[in-house]
Amino acid sequence: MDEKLLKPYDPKATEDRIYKLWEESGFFNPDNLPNTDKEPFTIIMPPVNANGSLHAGHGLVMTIEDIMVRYKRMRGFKTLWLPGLDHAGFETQVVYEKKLEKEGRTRFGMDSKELYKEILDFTLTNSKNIKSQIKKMGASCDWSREKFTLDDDVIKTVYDTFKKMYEDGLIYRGNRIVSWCSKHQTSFSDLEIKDEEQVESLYYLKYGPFVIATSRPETKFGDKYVVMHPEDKRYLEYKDGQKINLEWINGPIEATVIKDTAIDMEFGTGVMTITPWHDNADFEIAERHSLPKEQVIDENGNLLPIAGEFAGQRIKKARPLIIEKLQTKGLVEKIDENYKHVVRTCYKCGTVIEPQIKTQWFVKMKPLAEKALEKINNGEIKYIPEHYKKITTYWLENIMDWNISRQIVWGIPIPAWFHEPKCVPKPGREKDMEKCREIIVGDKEPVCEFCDAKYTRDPDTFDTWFSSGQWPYVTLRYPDGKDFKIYYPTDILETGGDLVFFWIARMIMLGFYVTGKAPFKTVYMHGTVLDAKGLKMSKSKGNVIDPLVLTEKYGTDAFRIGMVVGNTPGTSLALSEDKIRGYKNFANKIWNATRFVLDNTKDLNYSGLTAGTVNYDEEDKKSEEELKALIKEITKEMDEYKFYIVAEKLYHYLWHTFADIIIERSKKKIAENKNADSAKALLYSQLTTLLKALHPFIPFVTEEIWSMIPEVKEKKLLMIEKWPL
RNA sequence: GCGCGGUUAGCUCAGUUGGUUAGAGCGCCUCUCUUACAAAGAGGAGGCCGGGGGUUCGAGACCCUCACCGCGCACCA
Repeated sequence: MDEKLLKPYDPKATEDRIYKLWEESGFFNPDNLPNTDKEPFTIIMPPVNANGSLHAGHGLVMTIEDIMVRYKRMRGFKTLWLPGLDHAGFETQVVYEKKLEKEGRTRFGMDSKELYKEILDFTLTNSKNIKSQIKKMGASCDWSREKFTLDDDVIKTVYDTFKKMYEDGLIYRGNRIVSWCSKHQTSFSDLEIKDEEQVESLYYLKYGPFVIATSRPETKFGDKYVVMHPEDKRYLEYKDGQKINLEWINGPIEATVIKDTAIDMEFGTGVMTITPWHDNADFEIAERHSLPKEQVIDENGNLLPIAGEFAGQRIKKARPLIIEKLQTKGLVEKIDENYKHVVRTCYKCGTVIEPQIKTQWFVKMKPLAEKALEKINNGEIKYIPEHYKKITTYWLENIMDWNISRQIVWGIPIPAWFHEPKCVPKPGREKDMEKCREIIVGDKEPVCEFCDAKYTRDPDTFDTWFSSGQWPYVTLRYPDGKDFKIYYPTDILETGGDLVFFWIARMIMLGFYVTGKAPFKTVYMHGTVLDAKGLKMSKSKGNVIDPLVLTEKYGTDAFRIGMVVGNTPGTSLALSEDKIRGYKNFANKIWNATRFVLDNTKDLNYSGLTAGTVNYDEEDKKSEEELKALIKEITKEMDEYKFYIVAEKLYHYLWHTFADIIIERSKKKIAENKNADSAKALLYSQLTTLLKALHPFIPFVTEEIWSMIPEVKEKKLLMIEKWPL
């Protein structure tokens, strides 16, 4: 018997060695698996942000996906789990900006190429770290197919998609209102905005004969349109288009009455003025009535010259001063200081979002969403848990166009060129001038055939989700790659519920658009990992649990099974150290049980066992049947992704049936030499069966034990043993 | 405001299409170092299944309603 068995199980001395064994076997790569003519099973790993360390959520991802993959591999599928790392555009840039801040530097004013290179170095250094951490979790993914979101072939496919969408009219360059963060100096899509409830003041201001209510007096300098509902009886005497002269913040102005049904008659006084440059709703009204739009606040959040004496001031500081001035002019009717409303903020820094009109790239989402809706509704893509389907379809039904330009350097540059200034044709070419294209999509610098002007490249980068949204077919090398033909559509997309719109819905839309097929058949959502008290982990609260600390302390197997037991899909999980500790004992329990079994089965007749000619006594026979029934049951549950229940059942069977009953019973039989052969055969048979069934959950300790079991047949790695059905 | 979850043992959670005395892990209590394992064994306590109403022979599960917790969405200035 292996001497290691005489001491308690030592994960530290085992895990790295076992992982290396797996890696060197080549079986992470499906091309090397036996019976490769089998049906494929594919999971694309959500690319891990290369800007930090593995957190508890990653620990859950790696555990669940590895369980899925190991199970399918043992069931004989041609199993591919394709790992990836994410440059994570804005996220990483924010992390790097904080680093710069600490060093007393700032990205503004830095040469963009220089900054890009710095962040790239930072990311590549981190990548190595992250990869070793993924390995630490036991992830049996195919490193030979690893992808990084900035790989050349990734960028090429993303460019092809962008071009195709542009040519299909699904991408347009629009001068529209976008959500702007004045700290990060970039625009966002709607998803990067976090709504926050705040209590502020609602100011009732006298605007000629009207009283308007506003929470943002600092935007009101240029307001020359006063809007009310056409059916509001209080204001019937005012006609659409009517001019009114009135005294405003910085002097007399001429205002125009506009009637629009967007006005809520219940709110405030039922009258408002509009600031189309800095408010979504106002923008819409201005568009409907073809009204001019004027910028009041610059990109840094300072007031522009239109604000007169307040020009150059930050809006926050200017607000009370403006109110003071209005008060002295007698233009303040009243102030409601307890006005509770929702403020849109930057999800990263909490800065209040300042809508701005900017020329950006937008994706026309309606057609894409309609296709996705059809496919999701007809069941082509299944959601686990199912209620995420409702959440998704609701979002898709109300989808807005997607701003995909970001004013940051860390990302994939947008392949577009602008003819600026406008074309001045060479002599003799004037009549062709209208053929000159102001915007050219492509990676190569274009030349204008009518004039000598050079095109300038769009300085912006893509929203990182525009490229991640193409991940399944990009990683499998659409359109001509061998892998694409074999492994696409993939089987399962496993990720956290927070990515349901950001990533999943977009992958579905882009997947159907580009490949005509679903990118995956099933979406499996795990819940958020919370701390032991059920609170969200955050650095500021100081309750962040590092999965690597737990694996170090209790072993990866204990961590993995602790993450899975009782953790139903979609439900958040309170991660407690006690639970993990409990499963450390479990790993050791198997270890010790193995010692007993091997100690007592030295003289076992293996050939009888493999041939199935063992004569079990009545109770042992019953036990064999019981385990068979259990395996059948859990196999069904594995296929239904009920890992939380399978893990618990196996735990329970091993501890309270195999150890407590079968082992105890066998002691007597062996000691008294009564039905000893039956008992020995049963011990051996049950242990090996349980090792196989437990392997997807606790791969390290089971593989280690497997290597110690003498067997007549030539032995392979447990990871490619046949599932014991 | 609309939508989606949740509320079961001290804690974290299971409980499949409604069907006997409601389960697990951890924690707690008592005893035991019995030759696989004290990281253990044997035994035990602990639950009007959030409140109220209804459907049913029968409800933790189904329907209505209320309360509380969590999350998401929204252009009410």
